[in-house]
Amino acid sequence: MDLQDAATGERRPETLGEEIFGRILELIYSTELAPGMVVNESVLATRFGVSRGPVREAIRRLQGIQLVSREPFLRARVVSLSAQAILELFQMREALEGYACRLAAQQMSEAEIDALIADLEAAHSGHQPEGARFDFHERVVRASGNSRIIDSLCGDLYHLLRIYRRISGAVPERKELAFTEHWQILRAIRMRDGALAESLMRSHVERAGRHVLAQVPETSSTDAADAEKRAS
Amino acid sequence: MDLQDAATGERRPETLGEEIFGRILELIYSTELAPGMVVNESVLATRFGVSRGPVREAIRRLQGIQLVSREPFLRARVVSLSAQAILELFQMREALEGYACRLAAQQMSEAEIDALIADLEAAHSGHQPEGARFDFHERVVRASGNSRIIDSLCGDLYHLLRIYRRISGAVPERKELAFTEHWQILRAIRMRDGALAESLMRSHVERAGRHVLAQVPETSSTDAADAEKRAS
DNA sequence: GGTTGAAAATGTGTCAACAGTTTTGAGGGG
DNA sequence: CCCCTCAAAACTGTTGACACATTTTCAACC
Repeated sequence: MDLQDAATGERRPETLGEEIFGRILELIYSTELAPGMVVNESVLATRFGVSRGPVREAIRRLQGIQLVSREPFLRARVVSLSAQAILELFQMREALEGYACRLAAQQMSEAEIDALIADLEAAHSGHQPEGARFDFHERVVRASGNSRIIDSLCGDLYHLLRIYRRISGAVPERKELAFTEHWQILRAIRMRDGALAESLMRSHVERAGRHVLAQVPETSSTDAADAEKRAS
Repeated sequence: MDLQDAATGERRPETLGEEIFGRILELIYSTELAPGMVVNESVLATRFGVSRGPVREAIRRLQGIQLVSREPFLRARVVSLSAQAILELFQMREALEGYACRLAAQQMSEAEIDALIADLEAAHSGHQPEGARFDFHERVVRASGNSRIIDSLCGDLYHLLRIYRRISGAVPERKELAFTEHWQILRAIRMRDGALAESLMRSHVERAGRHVLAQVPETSSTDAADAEKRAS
């Protein structure tokens, strides 16, 4: 039943609230808690064998990063993004990730750029170790050096994107196109052309957004009902 | 006092946690809880006449929007931004507010633009009603129509900026320069030149950031000691 | 038979007490 | 005089119980 212990992998006991936060996150990723479903404090508390306090804190944190929506006395629900919300999410990513790309073009060292190029080509050739998957976007964002932008993109927004990334997921021809675009961005970074790198990254993110939007037509209203039905 | 309370003026206390959140926010704004000071759950609980539960929730929310820093069993502290952190904060604002400005140039109606121009000039002439202060940046951001960017800029980041805005605050010649820049941005929006509007907004925010940075040389390390001393 | 109303059931908000951890400070040794 | 040790104090993390709000159920009534 408690098969998530391996996921944390940490020997050091943090607080229960933190652990429960991660556990609920796993439930959301695994769609056991699908968008639109209610998040019941008592049920989760008994399931995890803890009191309602830590569960409550975890839900508040999930609310903080906009993964669950909640109103004062109403039940909390996993967010179900409308098409408009997804569009806005990708717009924000465009703004932030584009700017991060510009910063990366200014601040990365030659060695870092070479290493990133090598990793990109290795991943494309299929030589990537399956354990640590290569994530081009995360690498670029972290290279920006702006920890606030890094936290925002790799933290809050990343969780939201991950829910809907599974939908687009493995589409072969899209993958090939993404590689080409990644390579163009890297070339701009190597040329230290921040404006071009930012522009290319924006176009790349916008294309990805349109791709996700095309595969998620109208799930916002139906999700709640479907989820509710499956729960019974 | 600014975002929600002033909107309706009379807001029934929804939950205690929400109210305590606002109360603590006021304490931080009034520098009674200055950057670097510890935020004690029990003390605040007895002060507000409630249990530790709501206070705890409020502090978690403050942690969520990065206004207090906290580690598992250590005491929570009001964040004390280093020069580097302030720089990163303004960079993120550059990215987001610039993009919002571009969106505004695409989406605002002619009437909205005219209204904003009128309000800007009225505020500059001193005809602004003191109750509802004119905030150019907030108006432009809200005109972008992207609720996620709006929430981020007018919510989380706004609270952080507000702590350090009081420092720069009322500098006459800066105010005149800001008006000129605001007016140039609006002209670009009216010409529907999104790229120019974004570029101008970025420069404007970057200038503001340098201005704040110049007035906050090295307070990050001293704040904690000063605050600690005043508390005794 | 459908609708309205109250009461039970479900679930969230709040509280006071207990457990575990970090910090403080006094006492003893080097 | 400084440093180390160790226990008490202070604080955070967690729990179970109680109070209040919302939703649902179900029976009386039109």
